[in-house]
Amino acid sequence: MARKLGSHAEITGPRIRAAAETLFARHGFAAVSMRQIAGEVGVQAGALYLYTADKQSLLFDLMRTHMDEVLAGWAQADPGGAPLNRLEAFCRFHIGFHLDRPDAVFLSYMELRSLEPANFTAIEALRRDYERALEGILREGSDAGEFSVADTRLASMAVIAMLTGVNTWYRDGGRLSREEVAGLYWEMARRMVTG
Amino acid sequence: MARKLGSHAEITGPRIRAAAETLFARHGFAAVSMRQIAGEVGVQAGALYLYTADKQSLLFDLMRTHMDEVLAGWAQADPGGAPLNRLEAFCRFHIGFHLDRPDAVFLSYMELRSLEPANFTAIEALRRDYERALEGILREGSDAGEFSVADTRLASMAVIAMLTGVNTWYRDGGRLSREEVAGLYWEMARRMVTG
DNA sequence: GATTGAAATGAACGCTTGTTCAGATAATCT
DNA sequence: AGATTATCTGAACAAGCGTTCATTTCAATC
Repeated sequence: MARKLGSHAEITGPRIRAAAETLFARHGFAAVSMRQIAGEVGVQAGALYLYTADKQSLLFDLMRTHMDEVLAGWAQADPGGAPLNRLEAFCRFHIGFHLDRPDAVFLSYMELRSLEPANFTAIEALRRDYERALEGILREGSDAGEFSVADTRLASMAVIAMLTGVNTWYRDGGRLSREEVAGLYWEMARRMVTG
Repeated sequence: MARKLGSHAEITGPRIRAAAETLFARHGFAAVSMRQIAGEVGVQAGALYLYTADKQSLLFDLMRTHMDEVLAGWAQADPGGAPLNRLEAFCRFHIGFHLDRPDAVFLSYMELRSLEPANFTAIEALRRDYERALEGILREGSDAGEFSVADTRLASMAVIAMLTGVNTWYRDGGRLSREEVAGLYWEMARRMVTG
């Protein structure tokens, strides 16, 4: 049930989440204080508690929102059809989506350990759903005889790790464009799953 | 220049580093207090400062030691010879070495942001050396016409990310043994770099 | 212009932080 | 045994932590 909102609330809430996401990603959850986040928004620390129950909930909200967006994003980008086409779409989607959200990605991979057990379980389940989306493609292609993968679970983990790794080194304005990078990674993924 | 050491020192120093490595990896650098580390060792917080200048130096020591060991480990494991043999050795070495040191690996990948600028630069340089070791193999194989890689730098980043990803899901006693996992990953890496 | 109620303040709470250091302890050396 | 020196304790320091709450601010409504 939504709290009643005045004129500022619709602005301040998102600004808090944006500041928290940036600071948590840059310095780590434990290293960032509520006062720092408030300072970034231009508000006193006490005001944050009009928008979040506590610091832990702020982190969990960011991570759950991110995972929901990843899943919704792929659901929309999935072209269906031939496994090889779907795999190409997955590679291009994953790289593009993740390069658009470096802070959220970093946060969601790095701060799992900062989540309370119940929250950890929830995020882990969403991540697993995403991994299974890729594994489904590999299995489909494998069953159809179009792919040659010895172990679909292992191959899906390998492909996701490879694709996510782009975030650690890619910088806009560098040697290669996003499209070039996505194309080269798709080619490597294609080789991995075809004889 | 080494400090003179009494009979306890040779024991307590390593115990502090071991406790710090475990705790930093599990909870994050900022989330772990000097008192927690001391408690794990069975000593008061003040005693830690006989072995480390400060908390930051403790982290840096752990990360530099790990990176030194990675580089020394590969220097020893590198068989030389044919690029394809060297690549197989690299894949098997990387997975085995990293699975033996999950805490040090996690720490060295996750806590770069907790390093002061000068320390960050030093660790980053060591990591870059390791990446270049792999890139050298890919370039050698590419020049010899045995590999087909469009971009050796990008391919080396992709292979390393893929291999390192094993640490996020592998558990001893699971469905696959370390050797099986290493073999399957090597096969995927082989496909990535050969037509 | 008065009333309302959400939004934000700013001080306070008890607690923890990294680090220092005078003093106690214990092992080694002469 | 006495002197020396490495090792460790335990208290203290100033600063910062997450969170709460009575009070103030201020824009929208009547």
